[in-house]
Amino acid sequence: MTIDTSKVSIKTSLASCFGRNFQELEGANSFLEELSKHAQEIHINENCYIFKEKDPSDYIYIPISGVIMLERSTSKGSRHVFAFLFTGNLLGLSEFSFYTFSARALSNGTIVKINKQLIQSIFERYPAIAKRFHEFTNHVLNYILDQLFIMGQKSAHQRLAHFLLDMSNRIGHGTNKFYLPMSRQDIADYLGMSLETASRGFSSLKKKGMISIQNNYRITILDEAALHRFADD
Amino acid sequence: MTIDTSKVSIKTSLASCFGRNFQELEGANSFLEELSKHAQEIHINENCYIFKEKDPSDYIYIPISGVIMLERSTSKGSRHVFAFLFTGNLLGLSEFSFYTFSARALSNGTIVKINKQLIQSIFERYPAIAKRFHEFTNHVLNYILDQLFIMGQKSAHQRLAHFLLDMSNRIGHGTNKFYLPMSRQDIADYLGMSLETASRGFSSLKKKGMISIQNNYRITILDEAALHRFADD
DNA sequence: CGAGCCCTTGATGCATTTCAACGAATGTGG
DNA sequence: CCACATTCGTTGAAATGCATCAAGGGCTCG
Repeated sequence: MTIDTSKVSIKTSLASCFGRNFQELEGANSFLEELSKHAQEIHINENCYIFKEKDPSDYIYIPISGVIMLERSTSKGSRHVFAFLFTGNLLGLSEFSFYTFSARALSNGTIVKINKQLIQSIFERYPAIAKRFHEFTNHVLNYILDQLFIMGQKSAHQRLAHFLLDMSNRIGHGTNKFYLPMSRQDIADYLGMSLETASRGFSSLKKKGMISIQNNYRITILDEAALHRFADD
Repeated sequence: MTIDTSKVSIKTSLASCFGRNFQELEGANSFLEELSKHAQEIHINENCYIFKEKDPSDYIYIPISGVIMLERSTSKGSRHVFAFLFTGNLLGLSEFSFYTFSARALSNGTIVKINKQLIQSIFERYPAIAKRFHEFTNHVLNYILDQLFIMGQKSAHQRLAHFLLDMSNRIGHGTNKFYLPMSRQDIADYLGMSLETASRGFSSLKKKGMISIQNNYRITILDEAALHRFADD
């Protein structure tokens, strides 16, 4: 039930949420201590929901390993994917009392589950940590603004190029070869296009020599500069 | 240079940023006092920029009257409009050191300009106010997520319907007749479509009997339920 | 009255969706 | 181990939504 905050994986995840020199913050140690007492480390299986839209939002989650997808369904059939989350992201920022989207695991993995009241009480006692948290929220906000910009201004294939560059940064940490943890349908629902258009996008970028596709999920960016130019037009 | 925090217009603007019972918060009075000493009330003219993309983000702005548009330009010609802001909104939340978009006045108006360091120091002394501020950020985040959803999932005319319902709430405060302060081009750039498509959208909604158009900027929603149904599909 | 601006409308072409068929990979049971 | 079903991705063809190009209408202001 409780977690081991001395684990490297957990420490690095927390550090990438709360910033590089997290350990030096006032209250960081008390925070870790309280986490080790009250937070839970839970394992999640592929395709299981961590929470669903309209569930009461009582917890905040920090992915330690595995990939998480945030989604919302429309009245009739279709689905929107808001984000893909990896280690170092954070989940459940909302201060509403209900989640406004669902969170589903794309792969088996581990997440740390923290009661919101615990977080709230930490924030009240250690403003430095609260500040970091809110800086994180701000980064999310800016990230979503960029996404909004891309959705409003770019063509389908350009959006796909942006997506691949983003994934290269976040999954491959800058390396050009990486494994996509999501299906074509997931990508399409994230970028607001049909599955077929997403697939054609992959083919088109491949034909242009910007990427190569080892198999459906394993991608290499061959010409990053050209991909950037194409994406930004 | 300084502002008069006893002015009703300023009080109501602050209240709608920081929440209903703002005055009862711990530190609210000190906050107001510091504002009256150090914040500035400035008048802005139609079409003037309050700040531009890449300007150092040293201030936070609270619109008292008038309408503000947030925009960003692409490398070549086109433009994205992120938001339209009214009284009770807040501008410059970013904790980056530079703005990532420009802010332009759509009409003559008044805004309160607050140094970020002042805000920061208030937050450090009065966590209750900081908390309110961050709740506000959270509302913005949720608002943008909804916008992202709409941009990704809805057709051009549906997006326009959403837009009109949103404006009805925010400008007309729920009344069905209101004055649009922005041009068709602004709307198009906000909703990610061409000026012509936006215009056709207006015509189409009018032909369907959902809205009526007194003149270019004065709109009446005739059948709100139908408009909702159409928007949400 | 005429100029200029913004909005509307029509015609055409392109981007994207939809429908449909096929191919590749994976797993299952005989 | 192979036939078969299933799932997921690709590709083609037709239909549709939207952008673009182009012309005209209405309003405001000099």
